[in-house]
Amino acid sequence: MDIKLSYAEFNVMKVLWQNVSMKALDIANITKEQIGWEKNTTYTLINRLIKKGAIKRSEPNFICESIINHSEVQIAESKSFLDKMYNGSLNMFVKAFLSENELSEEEIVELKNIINKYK
Amino acid sequence: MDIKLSYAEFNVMKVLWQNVSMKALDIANITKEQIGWEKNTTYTLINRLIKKGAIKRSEPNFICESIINHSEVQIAESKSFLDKMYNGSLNMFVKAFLSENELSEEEIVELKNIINKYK
DNA sequence: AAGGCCAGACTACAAGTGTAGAATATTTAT
DNA sequence: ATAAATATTCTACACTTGTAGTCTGGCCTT
Repeated sequence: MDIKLSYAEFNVMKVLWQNVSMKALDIANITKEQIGWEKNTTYTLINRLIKKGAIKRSEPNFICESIINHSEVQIAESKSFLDKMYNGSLNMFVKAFLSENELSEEEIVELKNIINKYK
Repeated sequence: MDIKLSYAEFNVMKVLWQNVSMKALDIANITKEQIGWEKNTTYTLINRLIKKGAIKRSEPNFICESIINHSEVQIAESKSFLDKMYNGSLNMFVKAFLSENELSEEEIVELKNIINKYK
């Protein structure tokens, strides 16, 4: 995952990741409703994403399809986030996060379960 | 923590966070060695950080002191990272991360200990 | 067929970023 | 005190990002 997505571009991808493919116009309508963007803003972003190789366009009707994988992006971003902020250490991050944010009891239980799968 | 740090600015802050205060020139020498920046690059960044209110300058000798707290920045960045990538859910993040990255046995133990402090 | 409406293309533009050269001020060595 | 060296300031510049406005070519309506 060598592609860098800006914040605004990311928002477009998020919409697209909910579906297999979408018409540009439909994406624009959703972002307009959810974020308040003018349609042209979305079109601009979509075109930048096409140029970056994150979206593949097909005709007719300006069909957009993501050609980068959501979970791959998540993993890559996670890795660089941890590197940048916590020297790559998941544990440091979890520790710091928990000391500042209160999880619900269910969440704690769930978290324990997640981790207990590993040993 | 309303200040936004760019990636390059962040690198400067990282150096500064290792010390209580440093001369601009010393920061420049470290970034030159560690990142390969020309000294002027560092000076530019330092000045932008001063303008942003992240660094306080005092005289003589261009002494820099961070006026934003490292862990506050970490917390804020963590929050927005989780929001952006995992809908704000620590658990989703940890789950995804562990499924892709292998922690050592000690790290797993440590992680369990961290979490067992909460219930 | 002529006019209106709208999807999409083209253009714009200020702010922020990465990166540093050129110019100047200041300190140090002779 | 001068010159050499070096610390700081000033200026630059292309690229990215957020955010749209304006223009145009077709389809839709009458």
